Amino acid sequence: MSMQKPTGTQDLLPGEVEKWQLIEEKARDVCRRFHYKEIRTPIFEHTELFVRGVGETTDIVEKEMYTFQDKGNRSLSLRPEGTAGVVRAYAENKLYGDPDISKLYYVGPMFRYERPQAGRYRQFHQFGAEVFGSTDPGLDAEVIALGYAIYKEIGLRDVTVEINSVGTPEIRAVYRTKLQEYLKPMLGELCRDCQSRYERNPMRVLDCKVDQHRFADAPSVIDYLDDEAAAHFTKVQSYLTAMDIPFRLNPRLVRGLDYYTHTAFEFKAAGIGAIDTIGGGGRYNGLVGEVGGPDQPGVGFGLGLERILLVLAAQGVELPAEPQLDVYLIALGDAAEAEAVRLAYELRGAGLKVDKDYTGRKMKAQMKSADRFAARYAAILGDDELAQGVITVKTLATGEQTAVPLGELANYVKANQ
RNA sequence: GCGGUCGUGGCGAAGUGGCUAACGCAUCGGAUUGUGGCUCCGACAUUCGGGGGUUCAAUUCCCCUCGAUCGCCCCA
Repeated sequence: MSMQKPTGTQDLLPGEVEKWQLIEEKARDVCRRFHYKEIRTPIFEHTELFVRGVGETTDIVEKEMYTFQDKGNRSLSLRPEGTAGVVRAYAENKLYGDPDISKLYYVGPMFRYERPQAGRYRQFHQFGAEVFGSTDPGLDAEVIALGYAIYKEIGLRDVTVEINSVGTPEIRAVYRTKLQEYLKPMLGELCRDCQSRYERNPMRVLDCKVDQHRFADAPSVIDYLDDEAAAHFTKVQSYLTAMDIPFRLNPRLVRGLDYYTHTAFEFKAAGIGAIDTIGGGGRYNGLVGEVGGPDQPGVGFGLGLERILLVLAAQGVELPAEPQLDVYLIALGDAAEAEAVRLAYELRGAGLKVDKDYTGRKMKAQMKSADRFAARYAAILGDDELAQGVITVKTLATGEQTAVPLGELANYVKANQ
């Protein structure tokens, strides 16, 4: 094997890429209805943006970034997630000057250096949305509803929403201390991962697959929320209920990015091996300020496109197949070939899906191609037809055949849709 | 970063320390002078991811390497 794609990347070939187009189309359509506008930001940014935005101690920044020096000795990184870049663009372009709040969406590749497995790649794709300029809990709910609506529009079944409130940084600091106090006595008995998580991110210990059963009486962040945070969280839930979006409270839900405040949520679905998260997000009221912008609140999510595709496949959801060819031109002889090249162009100009043979094979082989392409018509052009100014049109489904004047072919095909 | 499994033609998939590496699908050619889908006949891997080693002899055994895949950590 001479050249291979880098580990964790994929070639999306014809046949597969149509599914991506469809998913993106549907997601865009839902965003349009929710009045979100697309934003496109660079695929690489200054490394510092992610360090400050995503969090210095997160796994993403500590060990998963594709970081490189450019020729001007700047440290740049391929974006490992979408929010930081959008936040930067929002601040840099002073979108906060807009009298209305900014409702944005994006789609594109993200990069993380990790060992690939089912549903996880080094280059993967996210569809995300971010809203800036309001702390209204109605927006938290709208953003969750948007993600949920996208999954539904695409045809995913059994998507569940899990939500939690991680409060404010101050609340989290208090909670973190309480949690460590709670865990300390049993620290020696916990698994090795949990022992390291105890210092790094004690909230994650509660999520441990090995020791989870021990923490039934662990303190919950929700109990430490102040009145304002609690009220916010309550409202988010009541809005979701009003919209009839099924959600589950998960007081142990922790996200891997540092910037979340108040609402954190994940979309889950089965069917990707050991992984069940297909999207996640939350509110990030301090992030815009963190990357140098004004103190503007935000809330958003990211959906994993690969994971959507995987769950769709697991659920046996069939996406519409590629439409067939209208006409496949079969030319016999040099004169016919010349006319067929011209005719194909003419028919395409008339809006028809047309192709012809370019391998110079015999008629039988060309007919086989027409059949493989599921063409509605095979149009045969040889010396006889050329002499009479007609073309033999065969309806492949029925085998019927008729001579049509060359200039009438486009109309004939259109009239018999 | 760590661990399991795997790597044979365009695809799927047998196989054995030793003569010409099954089979299925696809493809191409023929039966059919200019007509597809069905049928029949024929063709299609000097080679078994790459490198090294053991051996008289390796696709088959060993080592390394690259890749795929699944899992851990973490996450989309």
